[in-house]
Amino acid sequence: MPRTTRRDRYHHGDLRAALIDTAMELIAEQGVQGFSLAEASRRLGVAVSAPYRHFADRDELLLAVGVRAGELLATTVSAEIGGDSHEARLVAVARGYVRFAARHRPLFEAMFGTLMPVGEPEFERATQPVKGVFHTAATALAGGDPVAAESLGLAVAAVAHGYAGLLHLGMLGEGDDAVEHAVARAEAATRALIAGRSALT
Amino acid sequence: MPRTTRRDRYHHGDLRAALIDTAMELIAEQGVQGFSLAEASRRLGVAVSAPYRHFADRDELLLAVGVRAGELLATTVSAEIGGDSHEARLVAVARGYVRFAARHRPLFEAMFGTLMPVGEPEFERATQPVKGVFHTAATALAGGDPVAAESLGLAVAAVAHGYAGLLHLGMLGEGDDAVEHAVARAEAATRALIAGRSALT
DNA sequence: GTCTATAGAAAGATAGAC
DNA sequence: GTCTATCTTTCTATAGAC
Repeated sequence: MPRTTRRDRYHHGDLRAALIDTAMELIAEQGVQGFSLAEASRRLGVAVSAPYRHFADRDELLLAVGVRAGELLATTVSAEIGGDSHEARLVAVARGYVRFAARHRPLFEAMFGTLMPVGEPEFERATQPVKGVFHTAATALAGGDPVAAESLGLAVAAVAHGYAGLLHLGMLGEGDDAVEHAVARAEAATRALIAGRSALT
Repeated sequence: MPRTTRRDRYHHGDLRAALIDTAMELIAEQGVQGFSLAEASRRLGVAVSAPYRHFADRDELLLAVGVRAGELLATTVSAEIGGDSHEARLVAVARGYVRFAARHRPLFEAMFGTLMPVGEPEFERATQPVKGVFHTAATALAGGDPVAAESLGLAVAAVAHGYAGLLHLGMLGEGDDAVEHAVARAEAATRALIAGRSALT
């Protein structure tokens, strides 16, 4: 049956999308270091030259992965937002961010590590959704003051990003306990920032 | 004159130390990616096999760099601590940390990036001095309460580390303005944490 | 759009001489 | 402790056929 969709190895279809998926798999399994165009091609059963029809070079594929990772991070965090107060929802964003960093550590590190083309404006496409989540939650809390909202959103993002980093550095211990600890610490620090937010502006 | 110390290319002496220095130079110039045992050997004018007499492998040299970087970070931040109140000194630690991250970006990224052997206990030797600086300043502020001191020190470290990360991601702009912005934001957030620190415990 | 084939480069690590 | 020499592996990227 020629028309059946065979996903044994993949063959003809949307190679571009398949490469992004495979790159994310490889990164999840072995970290960014363990990813290469050659390995991704091998896993998909295509020639190592095939990706060059869709991406100018390795970095361009990596950037595409970053964009997808940013969307995934933003939607994942958004989906976990809950609570009946503005404060509760901003806290939930911080919690969700740290949790995502823990659950998708290699992808998180790929996105915020040294390998993304930070200078290039294309990279903004990747980070914009994430910034939006913090900004939206902070704006709701800060009422009508856009300056206060900006400061608060950034501070909470820094705290969440910072605890994610400390967690990955093993400074909060290892294993599931460390994750819960990091999440709880990020929550507490977010509450402290909110309580002391008059010092932010 | 055979006994003159020639530093043209280096020859015989403390190769171990020279390798660490050269590795830090290479990292400063080209980032961690641009560092290799081969390149370091080349620059010192020794054979590529020479380093293996002093380090089991590449990672072991990188770890030694991490230890040195940790000491440098801790002493640099310590030297910048000033102010006549406990609060001012804790704030100065946060400022100094972000400033160091900006000034020694490649080294900072090498130390806290994906390449250090985080799992291994040896890595603690590298991070311990840095943790100590935050902990000492927080303890002075928290008075006799060790739990509060621990929480506060960690939160300020997370904020500083977080702003350093956001700065490197270009989320605070580019250039010297961005650095000053990051430092100022880290200071403000630290003050907010201190003001709202009752929420931390 | 994908394949074969290949050029070209670089690195990690080891064996054995001195 | 350092050197020469070499093995082995892996990757990026391109040229040209189908």
